[in-house]
This record gives sequence, structure tokens and C-alpha cells, in this order.
Amino acid sequence: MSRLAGVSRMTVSRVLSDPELVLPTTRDKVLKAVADLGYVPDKTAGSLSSRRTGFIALMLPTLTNANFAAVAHGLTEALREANYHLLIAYTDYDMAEEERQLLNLLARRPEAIVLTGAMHRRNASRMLMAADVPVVEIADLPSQPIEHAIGFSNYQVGRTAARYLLDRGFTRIGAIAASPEGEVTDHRGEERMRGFEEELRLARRSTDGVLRHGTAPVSFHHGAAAFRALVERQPDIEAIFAVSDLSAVGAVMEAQRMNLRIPDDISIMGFGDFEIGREINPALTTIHVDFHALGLRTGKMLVDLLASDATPAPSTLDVGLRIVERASVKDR
Amino acid sequence: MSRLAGVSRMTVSRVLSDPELVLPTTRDKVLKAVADLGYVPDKTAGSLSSRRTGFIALMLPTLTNANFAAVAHGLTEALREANYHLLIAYTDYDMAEEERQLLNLLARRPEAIVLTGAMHRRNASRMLMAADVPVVEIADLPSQPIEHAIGFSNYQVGRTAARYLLDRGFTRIGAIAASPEGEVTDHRGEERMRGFEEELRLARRSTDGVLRHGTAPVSFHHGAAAFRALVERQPDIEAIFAVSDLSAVGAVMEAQRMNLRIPDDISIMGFGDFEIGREINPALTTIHVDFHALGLRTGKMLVDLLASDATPAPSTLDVGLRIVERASVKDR
DNA sequence: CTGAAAGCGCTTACAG
DNA sequence: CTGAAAGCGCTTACAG
Repeated sequence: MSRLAGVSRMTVSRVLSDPELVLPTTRDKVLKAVADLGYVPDKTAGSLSSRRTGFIALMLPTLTNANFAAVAHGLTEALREANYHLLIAYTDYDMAEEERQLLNLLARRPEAIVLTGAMHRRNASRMLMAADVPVVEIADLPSQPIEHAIGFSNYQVGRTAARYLLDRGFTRIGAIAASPEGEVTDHRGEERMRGFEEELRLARRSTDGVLRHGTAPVSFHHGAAAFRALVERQPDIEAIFAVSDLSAVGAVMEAQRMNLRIPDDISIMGFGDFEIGREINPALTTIHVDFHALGLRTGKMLVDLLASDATPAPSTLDVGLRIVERASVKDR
Repeated sequence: MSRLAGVSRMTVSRVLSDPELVLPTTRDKVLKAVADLGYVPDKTAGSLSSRRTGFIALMLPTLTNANFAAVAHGLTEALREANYHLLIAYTDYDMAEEERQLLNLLARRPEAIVLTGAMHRRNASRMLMAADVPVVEIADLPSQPIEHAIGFSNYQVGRTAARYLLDRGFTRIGAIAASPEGEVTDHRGEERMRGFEEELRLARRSTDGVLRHGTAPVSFHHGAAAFRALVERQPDIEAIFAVSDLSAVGAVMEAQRMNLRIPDDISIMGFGDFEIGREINPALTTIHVDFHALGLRTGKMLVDLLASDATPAPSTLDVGLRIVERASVKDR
């Protein structure tokens, strides 16, 4: 390559990374040779010698969830300008798998690690703390963050949902979620349930309508099945919080099949503000968190952080949440 | 590291890659040192020296689509045993972005490249053909594959959908999709439309009910808007094919809001067999392609292919498709 | 503005 | 069964 351009290997490297440093005439010679040969420099070699891989590791529970996919898209956007690339792994909600994937990621020497936060195996936490790169936990606010955290409180989501239903005067209030199963658990969903139950308890309301059913992750189908199970058990239930819009939509569809009118017979609210919730009839009342923005902010923070050589103190950022009132909860 | 274990660097490398080759006592010494130090070998260095990165590149239009996410999950599963890792990039349906991402991927020296097929920029195709690693195009069957292809014919999807509606005796038949817009186009969706129109033409039916509306990618909302536009233009339309279940579901929801009964007033069918289509009322008739299996098969083929040192001839595999009859098309 | 030397952390290919 | 040497393809840090 450098032979064809009649310059040293170093000059090629410079033209490709910082063209300003090179005389226009030599630059053009190099660029022509690059084009003629279809030369694509080997980043593996570059990474090794510069000690910078340009990788940002991202660990998600699954790709099959529009909100987590939105996080990835937001991150990519923010990272693009600084020419970092995402190295994506997913755990299928299994903490043993998280630990395994973490090792794979670490072996690639990412310059930062982003992962969905709050719950990790002991050994995974240890590896994360030992890693000498920035770690940011997202999509929750851990009580003891490993380092940085950008997210929202799932516990508060649960409390907010319960409060909303209580404020509207409902008394027989329930919820549907997956039941935690050892290593394979939706910990963030479970946090929402915990908050929901707590708010009910503080209001001295029964938590008998809170149903954990089936296994994570939740889905439309899961929501339908859980809704039916709950209504059969407690026919007089007035309002239900589903741990995700996915199960909430499933519940609305099941209600239609059971000839229950939403919201006249039963009110339903969800979490996550998925697109489908806006389109169904009645449109779904939900709690919104901007996952795309969450990814963007995380990416921006990382770009800044990696550009400076200072090691900033651990930071925690709450991106907040808001209720989106639509038509699936009765206005009474 | 090797100092702490009292052995050479080579012995550490052997213990980690092929433990059988090492005496149990030395092996244990090494393993203990590895655990004590939390040593994670640097794959960047390993890749450079062994000339094997262990990366398989995967280029998708978007992660925000359950079927493409399923492809990624299937691939990961098949690749896990052989210890390959996916390097994922996505294009947002933009061919200029595909070319840019391809360069990024190539610089990481993947051992194979998987991408959604059939349409690429000239320069991207050239890079792919010059790459001396296996290339497999998925999710379509290109007329001129770059090398391997595993997928189905989107054109046939369109023809099959039209045939199905024609066979049921509908005469005023329409379709909804996004309109192609230069570099940002859903080429596979457009192929389905082309097949659909062709089948209509062969049956000497009007294609006036075929509507291209808005930009890719389609969504629930897109389907709702396109459905309304089509019905307002052609109030006597009897049956509609939506280029994706996402838009089909949006159409069903919009029909409910317009007080049109599905399927009594208008029949609707989709493509992709997304989970939501099974849950809505009426359940959506659709055309099913097993994207998870598509990913699995691609991964298995790659594992075999990379294990042998022969260079097999280019292969094309049609995974087929099937109609899933549910309740959104009138039985007449 | 350009280049020669050294080295990043592993694995390959020997040698013993 | 274990190790010393060479080298993978770049970039860093000089030197001129």
C-alpha cells in the first residue's frame, strides 16, 4: 500500500487519521492509492498500538423490545460524531448470561461499558468495578451504582401508577406482571411492582389484586393471560396497572374478547409508552420514559468523558417520567 | 500474569485456549493466577496475531423491528457454540449509511458478513465482492447474489397475497406501503408491492387501489394514515394487503375508529406475523416467515463454512413462506 | 512535512 | 509438555 503511493507507512496513517498534517500533493497520492487498492486499514492493529479500540460496550436484556432498541439507536447517534462503535450483547434477562457476556465484552477492550442497571451477579459487579473504563448503568437508578447512572426509578414508576389510580377514586386496584424466577427475572419490572404494592399499602388498600403470573419477559400474550386470570379471580376489580404497555395492550385485547368495556368496566394503564399503545382503541394511558433520549444522553456523556483526561466523580442522572393520560382509565 | 503463575506467556495462552495440552499441575497454577488477577486476555491482540477476530458482521435496516431483532437473536444462538460474536450495524433503511457502516465493519476484519440483501450501492457491492470473507445476504433472494443468500422472495410474498385475495373472490383489491424515496427506501417492502401489482395485472384487475404513502419504515401510525387515505379515495374497496403487519394492525385500529367492521366491511391482511397481529380483534391474517430460524440457519451455515478450509460454491436457500389464516379476511 | 525504530499483547511455528 | 523467537499491522514518540 505505502509502496504504491511511494511514501512510508506512517504517511498513510497520517493521511487517514489527520490529513491536515500532510502536504496536499502527497495526500492526493496516498488517497489515490487507497482508492485504487480499496485499502481499508485494520482497526484491530490500530486498536492494539493506540490502545484505543473505539468500542463502547452495550449490554441489554433483549433486542426484541422497542424501548431497548431505542436506547441503542440513541447511543449510536451520539457516538457517531466521535467515531465510536457500539458492541452490543444481550442477556435474555438471565444474570448468568450477563456475566458470560461481560467477559466477552471485556476481552474486546471497550473504552466504556453501558448496561441496564441495578442488579448484577456478585462476580459481574466485581469485574465491572475492576474495569478501568467508565461504567454507566442505565434504565434504573441503583441504590449503589457501580459508577455512573442515567435512568429513572422503576420503584417510583410503580408508586406513581398506584397514586394515579388511587387519586381517581378506585378502591379495588390490581396489577399484572411476570413472576421472578431465579436468574431469569425482569428486575426492573419487579421494582415497579414493589413500588406499586408499597403505595397501595401506604393507602391501606389491599394488594390482593396484584398478580405475578408466568415468566419474564412479558408480552402481549402474557398480558392477555394474566388479565384473564386476574379478572376470574377478582371479578370486581376496577383498575389494573400492567408492568409494561405490552401486557397492557394484551389485557385490553383480552378484555374486548371477554366483552368487558375499557374503561367503563375496567380501567387499564401501562408503562413504557410503546407505539402500539397510542394506536389501540381506547388509546392506552401509560407512563412515559424517553428511552431514545436516555441513549442519546448516555452517549453524549461518554463522548465528553472520554475526550477529557480527568476522571470525573460518579454521577447519577434521573431522566424522570411522566404520565400520559389517554382513554383507557376511567375519568370519574 | 505469567510471572505470577511462574510459567511463560505461551503456557498461559495454551491453558486458556486448549487446556488439554497442559499438565494439570501447571494448568491449576495458571488458572489460580488468572482468578487472582481477574485476568481477561486481550482479544484485540489475539485477533491480530491469529488473524481471526471471531467477529461476524451483521447489517440490518433497523433494530426497532421485532423480525430483524429475531434474526439477530437466532444468529447469536447459532454462533455461541463456536464462540463467534456478532458485530451489529444498522442503516435506518438508508443506502448511503449502509455503505458507511460497511466500511466500519470491514475495518474490524469480521470473518463473515451478513446483510439484508438484494439492494446495495454500487460501491458497497464492490467492497463486498472484494472482501475475502463469506458474504451472505438474508431476508430476500437477490437475482444476482453477491455470494450466498438465505431468505425468501418478497416479490412472491406480494404475489401470494394478491392471489389469496383474488381466490376469495374479491374484485376491488388494494394495498398500502411507504413510497420509495431515493436512498431511504424499504426495498424489500417495495418488492412485495411489485409482486402484488403484477398478480393483479395478470388477473386483469385494476391496481388503482395500490397506495404508496409517507416514508419508510412503516409503522402502526403509518398504516392507520394510509388506510384512511385509501378508503377515502376508494370507499368501495373490499380487501387490502398491508406491506407489513405493523401497518395492517394500524389499519385495523383506524377501521375501528371509522366504524368499519373488519372483515365484514373490509378485509385486511399483512405480512410478517408479528406478535401483535395474533392478539388484536379480529386476529390478523398474514404471511409468515420464520425470521428466528432464518438467523439460526445463517449462523449454522457460517459455523460450518468457517470450520472447513474449502471455499464452497455460492449457495441460495429459500426458507419459504406460508399464509396464516386468521379472522381479518372475510370468508366468502 | 516525512520517516525509522520500537512496541502494543497476543499466537504461530518451531525447537527441545 | 513447555518455552524463546518472530511477527500480526498498525500508532506513538522521536528525530531530522
